[in-house]
Amino acid sequence: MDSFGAFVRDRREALRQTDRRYSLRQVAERIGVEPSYLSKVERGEVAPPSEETIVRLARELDVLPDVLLALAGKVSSDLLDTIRKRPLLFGQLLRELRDLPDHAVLRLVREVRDGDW
Amino acid sequence: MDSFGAFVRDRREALRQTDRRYSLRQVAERIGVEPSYLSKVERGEVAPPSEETIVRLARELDVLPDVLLALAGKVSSDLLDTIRKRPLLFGQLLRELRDLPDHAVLRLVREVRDGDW
DNA sequence: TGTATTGTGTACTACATGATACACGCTCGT
DNA sequence: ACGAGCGTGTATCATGTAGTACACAATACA
Repeated sequence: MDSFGAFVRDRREALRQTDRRYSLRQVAERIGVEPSYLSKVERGEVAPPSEETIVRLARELDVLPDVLLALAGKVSSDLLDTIRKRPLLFGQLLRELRDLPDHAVLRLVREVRDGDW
Repeated sequence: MDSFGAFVRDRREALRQTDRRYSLRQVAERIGVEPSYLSKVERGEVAPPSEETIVRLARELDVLPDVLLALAGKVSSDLLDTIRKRPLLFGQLLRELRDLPDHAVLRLVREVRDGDW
């Protein structure tokens, strides 16, 4: 269940092939955490870090923050804010969409994006 | 900013008009918290309770859990689960809908509910 | 009038989260 | 060969969350 740590380690080591600045220690320093902590995170010995730390890590490893947040099982705080502003409305919507297949939801996304809403 | 506590107190005292079993102490006992704690919650001296306690309180006061959860500024865990299952998809959707007016989102909800999705 | 019940103040607590601090032994490059 | 840099183990901590425990004064009521 620790896809997060494994993903981070893989990605970091991939970058390291061509750039020796991607050692665990140096990455830890650049994102502002202790090396021992990042070590534990990568091995899944501890839970994924906070949202802020995950975002800094994502930037450092040049991956989409959303991807890393998803692997960590976190819902990003801007989405939470979006829901909190209109909880009943978005609650209703999400429960309606919960059981629909991806393609149906995607169709909706495109419709909204392209349409004259 | 404590609409939660105020709402709970108002609702409880309304029920109490016709049923003396809605004293703070008795409600506290039925939902399984200390009276002093419920007192602090109602007066906004402390933050709203956990989701579980909020739901028990909602049942006791016969209001929709979603309403109380919304007043507490909490996003209910079943919605979080829904997003967590397909984070990129729902993330994209919510960001698309974030700035649309209520009626547009509602139209979407109805379209999905009534349509042949 | 007294006792049963009520709401509240003060003090404390258990547990989770998100880390830090530092020592240790290994390994890689010069 | 040896020192710089590496990853990791152990111990510890600060803050937040979600409450409990209990005494107390006011009130209601029979």
